[in-house]
Amino acid sequence: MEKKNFRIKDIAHASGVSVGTVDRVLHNRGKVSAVALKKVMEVLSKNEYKPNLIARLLGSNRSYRIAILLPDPDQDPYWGIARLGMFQAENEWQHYNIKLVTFPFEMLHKHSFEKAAAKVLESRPDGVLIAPIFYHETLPFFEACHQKKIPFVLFNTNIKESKALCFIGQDLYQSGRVAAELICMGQSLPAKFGVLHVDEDLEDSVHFLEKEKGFKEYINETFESKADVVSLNRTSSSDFSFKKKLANLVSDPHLKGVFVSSSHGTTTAATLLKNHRKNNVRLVGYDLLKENTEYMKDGIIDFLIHQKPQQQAFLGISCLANYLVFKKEAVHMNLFPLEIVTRQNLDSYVKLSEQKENGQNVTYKPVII
Amino acid sequence: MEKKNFRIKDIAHASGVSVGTVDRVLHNRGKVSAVALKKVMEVLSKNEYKPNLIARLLGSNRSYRIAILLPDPDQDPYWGIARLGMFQAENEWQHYNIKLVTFPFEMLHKHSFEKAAAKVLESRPDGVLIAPIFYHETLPFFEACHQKKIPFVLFNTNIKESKALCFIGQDLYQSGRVAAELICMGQSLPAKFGVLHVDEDLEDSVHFLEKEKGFKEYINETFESKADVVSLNRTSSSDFSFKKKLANLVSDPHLKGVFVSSSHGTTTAATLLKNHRKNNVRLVGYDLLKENTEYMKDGIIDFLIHQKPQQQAFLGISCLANYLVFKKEAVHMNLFPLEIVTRQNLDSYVKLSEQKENGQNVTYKPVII
DNA sequence: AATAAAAATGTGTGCGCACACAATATTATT
DNA sequence: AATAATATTGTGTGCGCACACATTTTTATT
Repeated sequence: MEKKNFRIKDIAHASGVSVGTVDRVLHNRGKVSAVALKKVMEVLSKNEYKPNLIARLLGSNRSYRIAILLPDPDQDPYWGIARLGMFQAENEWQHYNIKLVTFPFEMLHKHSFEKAAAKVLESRPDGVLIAPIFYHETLPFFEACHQKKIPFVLFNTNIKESKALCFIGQDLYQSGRVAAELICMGQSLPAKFGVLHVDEDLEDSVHFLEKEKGFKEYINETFESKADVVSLNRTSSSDFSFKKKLANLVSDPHLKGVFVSSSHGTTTAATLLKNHRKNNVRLVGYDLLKENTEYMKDGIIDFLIHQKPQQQAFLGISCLANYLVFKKEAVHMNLFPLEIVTRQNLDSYVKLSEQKENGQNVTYKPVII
Repeated sequence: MEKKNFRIKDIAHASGVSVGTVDRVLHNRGKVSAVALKKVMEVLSKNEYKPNLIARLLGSNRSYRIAILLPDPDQDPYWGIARLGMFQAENEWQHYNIKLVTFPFEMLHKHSFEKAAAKVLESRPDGVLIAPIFYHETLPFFEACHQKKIPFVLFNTNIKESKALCFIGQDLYQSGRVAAELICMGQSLPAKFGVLHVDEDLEDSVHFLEKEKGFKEYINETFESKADVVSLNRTSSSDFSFKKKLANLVSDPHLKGVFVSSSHGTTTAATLLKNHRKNNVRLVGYDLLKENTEYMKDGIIDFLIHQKPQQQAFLGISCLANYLVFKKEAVHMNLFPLEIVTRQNLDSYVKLSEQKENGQNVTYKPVII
């Protein structure tokens, strides 16, 4: 009735050897005679042995340090939310002795990144969670990690040749296509659309250009290249050339929609459009920042694509922790769905995150995304 | 540096008593002198003690049976997917000795439900996951559970007065509003919309009427009650009256969209609309059943609201397991976000579920939803 | 004051596994 | 054949907690 688990002890008993020998066979450490090996293997082939992870864990009482190499959350709320997810994960994994150490760097300065990366290596962590937003500067870091056998998880930006433990993020090209789909829905020619990049280092981070590519391609497919797509790039908050171009774009009577490529940029764009009193222009942006949800309720923002930074970060830490604690390999590509938020389903998202903030639903066991 | 966890042993040492006494204080069992109590409490107030759940678990080696009281998955793929999520959860929790026992009942027969419910009680489970689709028939079952102190989790349909451990589902009214929002987007008067209920027991399950209510209210708000909304209800696959009404509806040139209230109904409706060669009518339905995703790629279905049955079921089991194993109270209301699936983000959802099916990403630790 | 009863406290064991180390069996060397 | 060297196998311990049980201290009773 109550089928007890098949333990090492049972294997030993069944094959007429000691638990020590079974242990050696299971982990192939130490020497085992051919005879003993055969006996044990026979028993193993007849009974499924699932090691009791709880017990295994109790014995080895080591702790793990995970280094967090992400942009400074004070400079961009997106990263602030991500950080939240990490600390939630840390809390979940507390019994497994997972500690996080953060190494923030400045989003627009490669130098700052390089310094932080050096510090990470110096700290000799057991694992790293990294947002490799600067391609060239990150490669040597990966090299060093491989040499030191430090597993790392990529976050947000994928670098395929990095041989990371896994990548966690979204399909950026497809993300642009979703944005375009939403912006095109029910629209007709003549039409003009804007793509806005706000304070991004487009030179070095391909991230945003991928989104733009998907966006443009979908629009060209839909309107057979007859729609006009203009891409604007603000370099700083005092970028005059941008302001001029934007005013120009906004004054165009055929302007049907604007797509912003980042979460904080969405807030900026919403403010600008509101000031221009253009609320017949459809605005598509990213993430449920507080400001964005308010602009959505206001009717300024029409669609938000939810990147789920919090959940992504949580999963990132979980992947590393699983690997370190349970030696469990992660799925190499962990693409989050491109979730569409509108005025009508916004609350169902916001309320959810409020529940989580209360920390009540923190479980000791995993949930699929 | 390596701050070790503060254990019972440490408390005992710090307060100059034995671990036995500390144990008695912590669990207030047995007698403890006022002096000893005070000493221990003092130490406890100065140091945070977090019991090591791993160790606690290892000792007590009991197992738990969770009864699953859901509609027969063979009759509706929705429940099949839900079942999948449960078994995934069972797998995740295997080391904690959580066993599932299923008690399927027929969706349209109260009697079948009552019989299954009786069997559940007879089996004396440690917890129950239940879809209370028949309101009146479920109440006595809840009563019995309370008497026998069996915790239960509600699934899909909420019955507030049941005092369940928690409810897992979606806001159905709002779900209807989301459907309406999607169906209205870019549409103009004159307009007619259809609501389809396929093979549902509308008398007894309020479930679907809630969705209809939200749908209608949003449309009336948007078109100032000038749009026509027709509700059709198929009672069986050979319902002639329905066929006639549907033909009538579909032939209306002002028909702009159709909303179907269930996942399998969405497939049915898509087939019917395809046969009527009406693919200029916007179709909004539920869930990523294989047929539905194919109809979406075909261009027949325009939007799917993802109810995430698999994830809901997974969470349901997890809530019960957490409660049983760790004595952890669940969030009482667990509303899933109303996720919108379109042609452009469909793949990001489907690929994800494929990843999960491979079972690779099964973690030992939880992820927020 | 001696003993019994009750109260309070301390000790020991097992949960399943990993790993160190002790013990035994086998083979090599002189 | 005796000893050393090596190969193989078995035993013991700790991880942190819960719980059973043994021991000691205090209080009640005669």
